[in-house]
Amino acid sequence: MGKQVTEMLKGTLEGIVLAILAIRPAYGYEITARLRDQGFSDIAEGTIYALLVRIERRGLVDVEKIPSEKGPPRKVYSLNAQGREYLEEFWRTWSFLAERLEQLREGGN
Amino acid sequence: MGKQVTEMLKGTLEGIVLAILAIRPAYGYEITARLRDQGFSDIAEGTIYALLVRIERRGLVDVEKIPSEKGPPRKVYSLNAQGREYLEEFWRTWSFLAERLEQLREGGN
DNA sequence: CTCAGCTATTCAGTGTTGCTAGATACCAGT
DNA sequence: ACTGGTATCTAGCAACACTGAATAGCTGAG
Repeated sequence: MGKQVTEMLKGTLEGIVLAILAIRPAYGYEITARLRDQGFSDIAEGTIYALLVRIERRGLVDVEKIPSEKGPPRKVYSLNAQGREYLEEFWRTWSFLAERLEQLREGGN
Repeated sequence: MGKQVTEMLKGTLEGIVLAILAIRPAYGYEITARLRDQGFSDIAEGTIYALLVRIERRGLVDVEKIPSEKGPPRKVYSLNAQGREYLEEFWRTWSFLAERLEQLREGGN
């Protein structure tokens, strides 16, 4: 997609990844692949890894290193209590924004 | 609001302002005030002015300088054809993102 | 055995964006 | 003169996603 998506992802991509981790633990490569499947066709791998480092540093996830049979060891991330809390706040923020935009969309046409 | 909103606004604030201008022409101070009324309680004025400069430079709006009775002259911005096109693309992008997030929200709980 | 190709992670450098914190300017009322 | 509301602009900052690469383990083709 275009530059528009890129800019819109700022701030939401983090929530998206947390939401994915809320379903079940996952590692970077897997998350990227799942995102691509879901239509985010050109999210850069580097972006995801950087994001994972960030949320780990903030204590939103727990990490476990697990050997892979197909390559180097995987770093499996799982959402912890703090992460779940943060995710809920993310949803509230998102709802707020989505409501405002829906209003604008209707009012503006 | 918090840092979360700030990051989420990146990329969407532009669309929001364009959507406001789609309803009717407006100037910076007015746009800021309207946003505050609509719940974006702490969007910085400087942000809006910078954004307006940007979308003008990209040719999405037309500008007209109109004297004010209450202060310095106003720069009234109105959406032109190119801006309307861009706004439509913004809505498409937004819809894409909103759908994905709605899916995640349901699936993830 | 070597090389391509998939898996898996990391990192330095870049551009865009919104915020901070001011400065500037016009006008009315005290 | 001074305060306060109106109105715009700017330089410097922080956060984020992207680019483009490097590194590393494993498998199968040649």
